Formats: sequence, structure tokens, C-alpha cells
Amino acid sequence: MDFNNKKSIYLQIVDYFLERILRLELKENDRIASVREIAVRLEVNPNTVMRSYSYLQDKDIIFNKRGIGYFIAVGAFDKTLDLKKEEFLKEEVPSFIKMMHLLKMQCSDIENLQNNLKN
Amino acid sequence: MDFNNKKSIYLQIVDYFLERILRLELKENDRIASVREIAVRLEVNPNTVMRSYSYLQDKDIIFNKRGIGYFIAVGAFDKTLDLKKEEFLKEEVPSFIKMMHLLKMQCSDIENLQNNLKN
Amino acid sequence: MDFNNKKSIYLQIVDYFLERILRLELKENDRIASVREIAVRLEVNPNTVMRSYSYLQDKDIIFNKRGIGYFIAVGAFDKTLDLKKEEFLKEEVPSFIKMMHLLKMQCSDIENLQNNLKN
Amino acid sequence: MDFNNKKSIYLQIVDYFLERILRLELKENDRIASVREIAVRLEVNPNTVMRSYSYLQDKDIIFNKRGIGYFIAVGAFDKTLDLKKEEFLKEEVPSFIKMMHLLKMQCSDIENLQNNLKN
DNA sequence: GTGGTCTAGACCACC
DNA sequence: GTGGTCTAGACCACA
Repeated sequence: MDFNNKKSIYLQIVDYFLERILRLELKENDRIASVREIAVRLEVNPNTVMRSYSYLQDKDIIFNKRGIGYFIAVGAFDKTLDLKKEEFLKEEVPSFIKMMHLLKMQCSDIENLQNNLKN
Repeated sequence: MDFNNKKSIYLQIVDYFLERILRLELKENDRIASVREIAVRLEVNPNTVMRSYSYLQDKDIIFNKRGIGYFIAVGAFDKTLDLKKEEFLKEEVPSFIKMMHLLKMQCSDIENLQNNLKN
Repeated sequence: MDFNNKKSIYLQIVDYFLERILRLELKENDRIASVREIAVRLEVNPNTVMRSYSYLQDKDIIFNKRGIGYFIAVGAFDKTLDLKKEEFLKEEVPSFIKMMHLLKMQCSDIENLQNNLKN
Repeated sequence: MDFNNKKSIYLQIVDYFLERILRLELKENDRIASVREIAVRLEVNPNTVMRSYSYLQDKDIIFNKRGIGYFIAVGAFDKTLDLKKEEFLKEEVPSFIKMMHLLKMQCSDIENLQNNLKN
């Protein structure tokens, strides 16, 4: 995980957790690493991690047990799926299709790329 | 042209010109509107337009004739295509494919969406 | 640092950093002063400094860590040398030689001037 | 003569005449081409040429016979030499020497370049 | 008329 | 605290 990206760090951390939930690597009531632990591991300011956790808590995807830590919320998978799907369909897909037209690319081109990545 | 909040205005203006070039609405040596003209038309500060033009000039997509204005550079189409294609393949496509997997969508789903948009 | 009128301020600031890099006063991964700090020190508008920094970042001579500041990029020295050398050889040297011919001066005259400056 | 240069067009035209004077291609009381003629030849706005001529007239290097045209002034050669020499020594030489130091170049390097250009 | 630079000041997201 | 964008308005050189 490197942060050369244009996306803000705290949202990249958010995405990291959302992905792990969608991959079922994180399940309901699993405890996730503490803010400090993540901060050290990613060499990032704890405030930044805190912000990610607040965001996820705000979306009811994780919850906090005071003095103990953060845990995956019940129904986290479905919420995550909804969240990502909505964002994907409303934001990414339209611009993606527009771009494909401008560049005169076909859906099959994407499939080829997809296959190339697998190999 | 109305601005969405996510992207900075000056880059949206850049994109506007890049698209027009790709659509062949703007061809080599065509003069584009003056900084002030665009500023008035888009109800935007001239500095903001200037910034877009500087960006495009830096990428060799437009050039300036002193005291006269900006013009589409020779080879602008190819450069634009390269620029957009590279950006698309390196940034958008990978995250798009990843997202498709996470959401368990197929390329055919995209094609359907594409067809829906046409109607 | 005082500004002469001929060159724009932001480019003089750029040159200031390029020189410090060439003199090895600034090395890879060194943090450089913040935009505001420079602005205050040079009694210049922050936007002007920002412009210099953007320019240098665009040339891959400095890079940004979000919320932290700007740092000298890896390979900055070589890039700077290339940049300056190219500019020097393509712009300054030819007109300089031409001028020497027109004024019927020899290279030795330059060396004399050079020695005078040393003393 | 192309105007991609950063130097303003009217000063490039000025330089063109100064050079011809120094090369003795233009001598005292020679008539120079009319503003309109130059403008057409260089595909430039007549105002721009006019500006060059005014500049040269102001420096007493050319003079005007009303209704007839512009002519090289008496003593033009010496004045031109002074003008160029002063500019050269005060502006170009110091920055040139500084640059040579930064790039760790020697005067001999310049001589080599000079010889290469001859061949 | 054209671009180009600069200032002053504001607001924002992010670390 | 950091950068990044934008506005408003000014001034300048140039064609």
C-alpha cells in the first residue's frame, strides 16, 4: 500500500477495509487492528487512521467497544456492497463508458485486458 | 458546461478541450477562444482559464501566438489520444476491473448498461 | 534574495532551488520549506511560491507528501543537471557564441573576465 | 526567422537589423525596407515592425525621411557596437559564467562547441 | 485586443 | 499545521 495516489490516504485505508470485507476476509464481530497498530504499520499519522475508522463507524460498517477496540458490524457485508455498488454505478461506470467511446474501445478490449492481467 | 464538485474546474476545462479534439471538433491550427472569452462564457475567473491553457500548452496540445491567441498544435490529436489512453489504462481500467470482480459483475453487465444509456 | 525585474518571480524561485540542488545543499528526500514559510521569508504571495513548487513537481524534481510538505525527489540532481544543461546549450550558448563573433571577442577574453570576477 | 522564441517579436526584428549593421551589410545612409514590406515578408503586424523602427530611431541607429523611408544613421556601427557590448557584458556574461560553474564546464568546452558548429 | 504575472484574501480537504 | 483551488482585481508587455 503506497500513497503516491491522488486519493486521500484515509479513504485508501477505508477502501482497504471495505475490500477485505467484500472478500470475506473480515466477518461480523471480527476485531480489527487498533488505530495505533495500523498507523505504525502504514507509517501514517494516527489521526489519519482515526479518520478512516470514524468514517467506517459513521457508515455502520464497524463499531467501537470502548477501551477494547473496533469490530466489524453486523450486516457489514451488505452495507459495503450497497455502498460500493452505488458509487460504482453512479460515478465510475458512466465516465468509463464515455471514455470507451472517446477512445473507440469495445467491451471486448476490456475483457482482453482482464485476461492479460490473469496471466 | 456545469461543473461537478469533485474535479477542479481548471481540469474540467482541460478535459473539455481534450474531448473536443478527440471528437475532431478542433483541428490543428484552429484558434481557440481567448482566455477572457472563455472566462466570461463559463462565468469563471480568467486566472482559472489561464491555468487550463498553460496546462495544455505544457503538454504541447495548444500553442500560443504572441498577442493573438492560442491554437491547436500540430499532432494534438495523437498526443491527446496518448494522454487519455495512458491515463485510462493505468488509472481507471485496473480499479474498474477490480471493482467488477468485487461486485461479481461481468463485462456483459457493462454492455447492458451501455445499451440502456443509448436508449 | 532580491528579485531582478527581467525574469518572473516564480521562475527565479525555481532557479534558486535548482541551484541549491546543483550545489548539493539540497539532497534527495530533504524537506524544503513550506509554501507559506517561503512566502513570508521572500515577502511574496503564497500563490507565487505555489506556482514555483508546482513547476518543480511537474518536472519531478520535488514531490509532495500529503499534509506534510515538499521533498527533493530521488534523482533530482541528475534531472536538474539535464534540465539546466539542455537549456544552457540550446538557448544561451548559441547566442553567446554568435555575440562573441559579432563583437570580435575570443574565448580568452571570457577567461579574463572570469578571473577578474574571482578577485 | 521564426518567432517561437520567448523574445518579443519587435526586439527580434531590432536584433536582425543590429546584426546586419555589425556585419557591415548595412552601411550609413543605406535605405532599409519599408515597414509594410517587412511586415508582409515576416507575416507580422505592421505595428510590430513600426515598433522596432521607432526603437532603432530612438537609439539614433536609423532615421526617417518623411515620405521616403528609413535610413541607417551616421555612426550607426559604433552605436550598435556600444549597445550590444554593454548589454552583453552586463547581462549575458555574468549569468553565463555562473552557469558554467554550476555545470562544471570550462572555457575549453565552449571552444569545442564553437569548433563543432563551424564544421 | 491578446496573454502573463502578481497580490490579497478566502475556503477547502487533509495530516 | 500542510497543500490546492478559486476569485477579484490590478498592472504590464506585446500585437
